[in-house]
Amino acid sequence: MESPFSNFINSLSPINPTKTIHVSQTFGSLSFTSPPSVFTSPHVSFQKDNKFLRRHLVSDLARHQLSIDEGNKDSITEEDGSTEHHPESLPNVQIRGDGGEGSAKPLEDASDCAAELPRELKYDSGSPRHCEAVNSSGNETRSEPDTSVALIQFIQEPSDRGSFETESNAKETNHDNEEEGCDWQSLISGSSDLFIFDSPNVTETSKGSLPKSQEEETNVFASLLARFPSEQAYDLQTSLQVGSASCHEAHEIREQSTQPTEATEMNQIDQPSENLESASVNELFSGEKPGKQPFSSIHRGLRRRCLTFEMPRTKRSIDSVLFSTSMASLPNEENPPSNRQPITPRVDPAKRIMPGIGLHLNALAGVSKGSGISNQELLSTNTQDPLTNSLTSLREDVGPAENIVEMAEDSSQASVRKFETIGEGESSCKRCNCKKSKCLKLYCECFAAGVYCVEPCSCQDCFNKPIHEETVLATRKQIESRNPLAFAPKVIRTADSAQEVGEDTTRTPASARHKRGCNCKKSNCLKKYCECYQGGVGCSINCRCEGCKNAFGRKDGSNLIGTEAEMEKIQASEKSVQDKTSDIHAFHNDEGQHSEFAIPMTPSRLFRQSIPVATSSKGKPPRSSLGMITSSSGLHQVDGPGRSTFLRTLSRPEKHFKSVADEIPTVLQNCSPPSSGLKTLSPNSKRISPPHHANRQTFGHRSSQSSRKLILQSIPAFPSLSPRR
DNA sequence: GAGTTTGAAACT
DNA sequence: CAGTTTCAAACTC
Repeated sequence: MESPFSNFINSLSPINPTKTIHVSQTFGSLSFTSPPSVFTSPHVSFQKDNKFLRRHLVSDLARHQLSIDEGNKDSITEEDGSTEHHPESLPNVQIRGDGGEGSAKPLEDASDCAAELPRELKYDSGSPRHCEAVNSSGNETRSEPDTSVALIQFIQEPSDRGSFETESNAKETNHDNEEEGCDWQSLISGSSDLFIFDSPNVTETSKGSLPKSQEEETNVFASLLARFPSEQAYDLQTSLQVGSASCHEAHEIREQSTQPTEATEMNQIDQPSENLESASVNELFSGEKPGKQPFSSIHRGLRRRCLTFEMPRTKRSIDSVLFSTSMASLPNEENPPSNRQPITPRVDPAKRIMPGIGLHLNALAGVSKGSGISNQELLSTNTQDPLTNSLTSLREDVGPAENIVEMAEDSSQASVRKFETIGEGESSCKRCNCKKSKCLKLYCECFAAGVYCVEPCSCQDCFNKPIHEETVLATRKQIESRNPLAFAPKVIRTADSAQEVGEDTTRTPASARHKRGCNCKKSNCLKKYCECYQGGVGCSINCRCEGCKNAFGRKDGSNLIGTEAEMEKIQASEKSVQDKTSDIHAFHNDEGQHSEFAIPMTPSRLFRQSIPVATSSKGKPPRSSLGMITSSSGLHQVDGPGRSTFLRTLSRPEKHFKSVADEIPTVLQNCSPPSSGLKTLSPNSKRISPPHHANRQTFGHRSSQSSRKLILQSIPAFPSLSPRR
C-alpha cells in the first residue's frame, strides 16, 4: 500500500488513505478468508461474499438507486465523477487506453481501487475460468493475460468502444498496475480467485471509471450508463459513487461476513469467474455493452456459489438474469445463451473444479442456495431455454443484498434471482450433514441449492463435489427430468413484493410465497420444518398445511403480512412452541412497520429473504393468476391446499403445477394468454378462481401492482414457459 | 452431542 | 395419484 499510489492518494484527498486501508483489508480478507459460497445457494453465506459483498453491496445499492432513480443516471454519473473512488477503477483503464489522459487522476483516485483492479485483472486472467469464460464467450481464447485483456477491453469499451488498445497494451497496463501494486499482489497472491470475482466488478467499475478522465468522465459515464442497463449502470455508478465509502463498507462487510474458510476462495472465485465468463466475457467481447448487464448479473452470480458443472448454464443463467435484471431487453443476452452453449463452458472441468466450485449461481446460489443456480444451470443445460432462463434469472436474484432490490426484477422475470440472496441469509452458508444421500439428492441442501459441498459440510460419502462433477450433473439432470423445477427457488416473490420491499431488502414481501407450499401438520408452520416459514414467507393457497399459524402469513388469508406477521415471526423465532399464543399477539401487533423486515434478521430470516427473492424470480410471480394469487393471495386465502387440478403439468398436481406457474415469470404470465387459463386452472381450483382480484387484494402492497407492471414491462425477454413442458 | 420430531423427497 | 419409506434438517434435551 505504501506504493506511490498511496502517496498520491494521500496528497489528493484525506479520504483516500482510509480507502487504502479498507482495500488492504479487503484484500487481506480476500486473500485470507475465502467466503463460503455465497451465492444463491443456500450455502452461500453473506460472509462468503466478502469480496462479493463489496460488489454486491455496491451493486445492490446501485440497483436500489437505479430502481429509485432510474431516470437519474446522469446524476449518478455526476456523483461518480465527484467521487474519486470510481476513478480508481479507471486508473487501470486509463493507463491502458487513455494513454495520458486519465492516467494521472485515475491513478490517484485509483490508489485503492486501481490497485485492486489491476490485480484483479491479473489474477483474473490467471484464473482458469477466465480463460474458459473467454473461450466460452467465443471471444478469442486467451491465456490468462488474455482474460485480463478482455477485462480491460471492457473497460476500454466504455471509454473507447471502438478503440481498444491492443491486448498487449492492456496487458502492459495491467503489468504496470501489478508492478505498482506489488504489495497488493503479494497480499492477494493467494486469492487470485477472489480477485477474479472482483474483476468482474472491477471491470464494471473500471468501465465506469475509465471514462473518468475528469470532465470527460462524467459525460462518458452518462453515456455509458445510458448504454448499460440501469442495473449495471447502477452498479458502476454505485461503485464509483460509493467510491471509497463503498470500498470501506464493503471491506467492513467483508470483515464481518468474512468467513475464514467456508467458501474457499476457489469457490467464490469460480462462481464469479463463471459469471464473468459467461456474461461479462461473452457479452463484453461479443457485444459490447451487454456485458455490463452481465456484470450486474455477475455480481449476483458471484455471490452464489455455483457448482462448476453448472458453469455453462450459469452463463445462461446470467444471461437470463441479465435479461431479467436489465430493464432494457437484452436480445443479445438472450442470444448469447443460446449461442453460448451452456455445456461448453464446462469445458474444463478441471478448471472449474480446480479453482473451486463453479458457480452456477446463487444468484444464489442463488440462491442459495439459490437455489437456484444449480437449477438454472441444469435447466439451461437441459434445454428449456425459457424456463432455464427464468430459472437462471431467479437464481441470480438470489444474490444476497441484491435480492431485495432484485426482487422486483426477479419477480417480474419470475426467474431466478433472488434467492439466493437468501442464500446469503443462508449466509450461514449451508452445510449439509448427509449420510446416505451422498449429497446427490434434494435432501441435501447443498445439492438442492446447486452448490457443491464444502469443508464445513459434515456429509459422508459426498459426491457433490467438483471432482464428481459429472455425477452431480447427471444426477441433476435426472432430477430435473422428473421435476424441472426441482432446483428452482422454492420461494417466489412477486414483483409487487419486490417493489414493496423496495429499499428495504430485508423485508419479506407479503407477496412472497413458497412455490409448492408446505404440508405441515404438526408444526403449525411456525417452525423451520415448514418451508414457507423457513423461507420467511407466508403460507398460501398452495399450502396443505394444517393449523397454519405461519407468522409470515397464514394460508387462510389471515394475513399477518404486516407487522403482525412480523411479530409472529419474531415470536415464533424466539420460541416456536408458544407460537399459538404468540400468533395472536403478533396479530395484535399491527404496527405498520414490519419489524421483520426491518429487523436485522436472523440468519434464517436473511436467508428467507434472499431465498424468496430467488424463488420469486423463478416462478411464482409468473403464474399470472396462480402466481399472483399465490403470492398475494397466499395470504388470503383459499383453502388450502392448493392442489390444483392444474392441468398441465401436474402429474403431481400441485407441485408441477405450482412449479410451473411459479417458474413462469410474471411477465410471461401477463403476456401469455395461458395465464388466464392458469388462473382458472389453479391447482387448487378453489384458489385460483379469483386470481387477479385475489392477487391484488392479497398483495399487501398496492404499489406492488404498479411495480409489477413495471417489472413486467422490463422483463420482456423471458422465453415462453411452454417450452419445457 | 445424542436423540427425537418433522416434513420434504423419493419410492412403490 | 395416493400411500409409504427414506432422508436430513430442525428441534429438544
